[in-house]
Amino acid sequence: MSGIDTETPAAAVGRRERNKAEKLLRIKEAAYGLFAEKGYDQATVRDIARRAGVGLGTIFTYASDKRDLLFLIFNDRQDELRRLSFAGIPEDADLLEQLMAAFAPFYRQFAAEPDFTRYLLRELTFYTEGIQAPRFQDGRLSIVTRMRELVEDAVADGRLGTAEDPRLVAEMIFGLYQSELRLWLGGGTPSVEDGLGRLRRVLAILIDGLGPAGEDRRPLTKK
Amino acid sequence: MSGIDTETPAAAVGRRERNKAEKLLRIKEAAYGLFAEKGYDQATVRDIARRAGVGLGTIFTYASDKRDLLFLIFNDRQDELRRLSFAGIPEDADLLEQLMAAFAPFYRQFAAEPDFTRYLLRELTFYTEGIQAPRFQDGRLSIVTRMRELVEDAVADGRLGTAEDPRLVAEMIFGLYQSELRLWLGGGTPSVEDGLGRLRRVLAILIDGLGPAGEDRRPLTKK
DNA sequence: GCCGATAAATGAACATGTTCATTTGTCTCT
DNA sequence: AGAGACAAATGAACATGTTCATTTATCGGC
Repeated sequence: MSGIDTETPAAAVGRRERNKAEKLLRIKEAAYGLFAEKGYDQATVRDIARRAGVGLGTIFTYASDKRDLLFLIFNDRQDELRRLSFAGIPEDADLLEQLMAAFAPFYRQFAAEPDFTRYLLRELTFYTEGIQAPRFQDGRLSIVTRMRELVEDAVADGRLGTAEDPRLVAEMIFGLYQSELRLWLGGGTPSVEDGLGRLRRVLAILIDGLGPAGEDRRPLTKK
Repeated sequence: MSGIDTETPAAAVGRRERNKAEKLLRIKEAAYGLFAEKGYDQATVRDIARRAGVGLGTIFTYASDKRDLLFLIFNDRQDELRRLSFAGIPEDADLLEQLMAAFAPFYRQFAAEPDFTRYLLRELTFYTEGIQAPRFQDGRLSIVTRMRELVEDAVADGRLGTAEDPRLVAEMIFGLYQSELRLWLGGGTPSVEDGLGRLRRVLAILIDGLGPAGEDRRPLTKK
């Protein structure tokens, strides 16, 4: 064939790049489909390669291992999800309302595919290697950073009175969120309403504290 | 051989039971040794079987899968560790001091074998099947229950003024502990002092709360 | 002490993640 | 257009967790 291919914008980039992009897309779609249909453990890499129409070894030029396929898929929607989350945070509300607005989109997304999320959380613990690892670190980091900013802002304009390290507080918030997520997904079919209800109570307790008895709420603890 | 074996107390039980107990012990020792030497992923089940002096298939009559070996080992020391932890909780101290006393033995133990603990935490997430699973559920449950009792006692004798569900508070404490553990073990070589220091700050914040600005510490949140 | 029944042990066979030497395709320079 | 250089694709080969039909050991009853 000597046909000139200038009709698509994608033709601007070389054939090599385009092929790579197409293959990556096919692999991601095949992997997501099979993970959803059969579960992470049941879906074999050979299945995924066959459905994607590539050789077995090709998979491992796009993902460092099977686990990485999970992250490859998740990163795409996680970017979008983070954008949605951050965009939904109200400017002038209580910290609690801001946090709830930030976490709600995650709960909604996770409730739609609980199995997938369970695999993800399982494989995510102590994951530090692989092609996708840096983006993941970035993801977690950017959420914790956003939480820290919310705390800092709340302290700055007087809605919150803590003198604690905002970074530490942000990590507590994220830790409680993750812990709640695990409990929520640990049971049967998780309901968004129940999950967010519990998260709200937990975050409210964090903000209010447990406090000493009686009317005089002096800090119990020494600095 | 027609020798009569009545010298050991163990001879009271049948040969079958004794053989099983001995093999289980050998398997646990071999598995622990190899996990410690080569790491969980590197140690193969064949290695373990060889060192324990049993056939490959035999391993799987004592553990439902490789992961179960990890729990088999951990359960033994976890029982002892829980006893140590609970025994060390001072009767009449602040809740914070009680919690710190309860968690300290765990940190000390985990710092002694960080790799092993990392594997454990990694494999533990959403683990609901296998021979050892029920004991694990019991373990987590009994720790959370003890935390709940501590909270209830503190409220009952006026050291703490919260009206929140003690069970929920106990789960928050445990969640923060787990989150801290993950951060602590996530870095390089974890120091007990640093880990416990951060945990203390985190639990202090939980007890004090973040609170509104100024002197009047009224709850920000509605019930 | 012998015998059927039952539990335990075993390793060959299998399934599947991963590696890597080889092949195939694309690009660049002339 | 052709050649050489480089990147990408590939599947056979390997490593290792797991299953299971077969073999071996132990038990209770006679």
